[in-house]
Amino acid sequence: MTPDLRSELRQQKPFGSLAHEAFLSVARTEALLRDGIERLLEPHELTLAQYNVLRVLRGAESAGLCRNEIRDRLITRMPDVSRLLDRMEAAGLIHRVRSTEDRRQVNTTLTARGRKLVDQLDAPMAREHERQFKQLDAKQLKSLIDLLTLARG
Amino acid sequence: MTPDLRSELRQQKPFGSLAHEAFLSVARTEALLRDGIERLLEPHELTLAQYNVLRVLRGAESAGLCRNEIRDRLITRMPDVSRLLDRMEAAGLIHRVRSTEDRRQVNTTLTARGRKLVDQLDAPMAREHERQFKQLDAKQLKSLIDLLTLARG
DNA sequence: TGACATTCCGTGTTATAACACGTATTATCC
DNA sequence: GGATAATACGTGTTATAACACGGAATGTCA
Repeated sequence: MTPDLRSELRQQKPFGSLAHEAFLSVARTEALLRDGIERLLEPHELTLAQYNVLRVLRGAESAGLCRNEIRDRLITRMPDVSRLLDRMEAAGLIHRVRSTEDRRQVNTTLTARGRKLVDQLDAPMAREHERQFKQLDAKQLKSLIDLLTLARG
Repeated sequence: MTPDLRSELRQQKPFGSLAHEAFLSVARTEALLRDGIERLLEPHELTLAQYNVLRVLRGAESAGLCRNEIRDRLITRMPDVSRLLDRMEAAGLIHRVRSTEDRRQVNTTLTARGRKLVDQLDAPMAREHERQFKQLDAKQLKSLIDLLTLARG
């Protein structure tokens, strides 16, 4: 029997409702998973937000994306993408150039260094994810994904 | 058919593995749920971390808890609990007093105002949680909780 | 075409998170 | 009992998040 959330959080009273317990379970699980990923990124001096930007830009291939397109593809809300990109540009991971078609936009692409870094992280990331979910078989993983998708409605 | 994570994040390529998709699903769901809760807390000038401290302290009854006990009961890692408590003390939500048994410890309890605030939030929080998970029935909620518990190992 | 609204982006500022370190108190061990 | 280690907490500092605002470019509509 795996220890449940109440003992994890040293909580004495039962949860008010299943929905409440589900919320806390999602939040607690996310925190643990994120900690593992962040430890993996730390030696590369990457934050999770920066890593997500790298993956988003890799998905855009050489065409690149403007700031708001990047923002909309990020997993968590991020109201200050400009300065996030500032730091990544200073680190030589991305390259920004003002768009010629719409001069309001700024197109962002990966540098060779950025591309190499995100590629290099694929294998350890995959290993970490497998490790994190090793307790669940394929059927259970699919079920978990389906239930979360359903919750997001 | 609910839209899946790839379309949510406007991602074109399939996920590398089920474990990877599960991680992103948990992260994305947590972000959405958290946004809803934070919107609810905002009018009360409470951050989610502060609200969690209020609930932890309510769970401790009148005995109170020292800083590290609070930290260990929080859902997400929080390395700067001292100043989090500073702000809550300044807002009149908590009360701190140095322990007499172990003078290294500082015992923290809810003020009447803090207790009233957290009690007052129970009903809207419950409604929000029910709303967030309204797509799932009791069996599915239990299944989700079980799978997340299993993942946390 | 000109006024107005909208979109895209950056920035000033404040608040908070994160990390490392220091001090006071207690526990441990000889 | 005294030196040493361990624990609990706070703080100095830097980095990042969050919010609101403003300027530049584009779209809209009379």
